Amino acid sequence: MRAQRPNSREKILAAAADVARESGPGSLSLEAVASRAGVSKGGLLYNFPTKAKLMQGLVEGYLRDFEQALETANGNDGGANPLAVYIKLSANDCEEKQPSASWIFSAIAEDPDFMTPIKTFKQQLFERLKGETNDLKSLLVCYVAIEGLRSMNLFDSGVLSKDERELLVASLLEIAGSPDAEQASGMQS
Amino acid sequence: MRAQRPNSREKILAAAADVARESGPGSLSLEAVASRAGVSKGGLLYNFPTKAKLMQGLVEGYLRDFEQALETANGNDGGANPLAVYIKLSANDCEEKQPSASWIFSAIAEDPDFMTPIKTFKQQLFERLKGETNDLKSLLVCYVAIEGLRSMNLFDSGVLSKDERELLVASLLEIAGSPDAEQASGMQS
DNA sequence: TTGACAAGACCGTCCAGACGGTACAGTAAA
DNA sequence: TTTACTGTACCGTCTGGACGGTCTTGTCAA
Repeated sequence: MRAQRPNSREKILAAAADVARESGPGSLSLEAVASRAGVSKGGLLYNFPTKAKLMQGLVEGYLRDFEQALETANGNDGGANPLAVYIKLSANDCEEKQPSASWIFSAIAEDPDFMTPIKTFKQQLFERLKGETNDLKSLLVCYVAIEGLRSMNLFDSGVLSKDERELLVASLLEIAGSPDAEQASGMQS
Repeated sequence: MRAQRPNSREKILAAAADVARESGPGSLSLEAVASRAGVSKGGLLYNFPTKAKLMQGLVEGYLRDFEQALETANGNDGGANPLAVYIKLSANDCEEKQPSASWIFSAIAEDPDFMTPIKTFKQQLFERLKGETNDLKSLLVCYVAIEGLRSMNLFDSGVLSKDERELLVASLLEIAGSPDAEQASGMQS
């Protein structure tokens, strides 16, 4: 890969996310993104030759960031319960006021296939958690609950108060950590 | 032949849902819906004067059906645990192969405000469940988990196998069904 | 019973505008 | 000179929506 100015790419990606969040997922036009990023339409098309590539960039950046955050969180927590780490990380993500990934709706509207990388990522994550958690029931409940929390954040549904969210996370951590002794290295698949 | 006066509306609504599911949420055009419903574009515009009205019809129908299903389910179950009833009902919904409400993405793309009726509905539902459930922790976990299940169904993510789904639902019912057990320790076997 | 007529339900066509994308000439820095 | 853009002009396609016309049904006077 050539050494390019990463500045524009990132700015464009951020601008796209902003536009999607503020103007609605259906109003994500190239012109809007370009103007928001402080870049001409030609410049945008220079970085992302097509709208699909823009979306792909959004997805890849999201996945990259997520994976990285998860890795460092796991590293910081030593060999502790990976499910608990995932719960905490996700809860933190959902604590943000702005739905961080509402551009996803734009991507889906553009082409549902943009979801496949995210789907496989989640699948792998779930499989990994299955290998690292000894109680399937707890894992299922926690994983799906986190998925629910993420979805509620994405849809910006304000059903849960802050207290309730905290109580929920505490309960989930309890569920994740309660079965017998938490052992980090159980069976691997 | 009788003029299928109210019939057309339903047919159009169903066609819209089908088109959204099959052609992708971004390809929900009036022409596609009309042809799918076996109706001309003019006929469609007669029933729904604008695309926004179509979406509104979709939302209202969805909410109406949901409410009705919940009511009858609650009626059939006597005065039993409403949370358990909600869990069962939602699990059944998610058992369907086709994401029943993928038109939601179309609606969001069109205008995010279409979500507000759904949001307030969910809010009311949650408040009602809060009033009818004595253990807030169990309610939180179950409600969010169901939300997660719904979201996974909506995004058509095939992470959970059928067995896992069933195990999950059983676990949730277990959590929901301990009416007097305070301090959510109901997860252990 | 019949014929006229109004209203409702639906069809087919047309159009302005927006959008994604292309082409290309210019430019400033490294 | 090359790289990395900017800016403008433009094209083809698609879409929502308007509009006028058509067919069907119900009503009612004669």
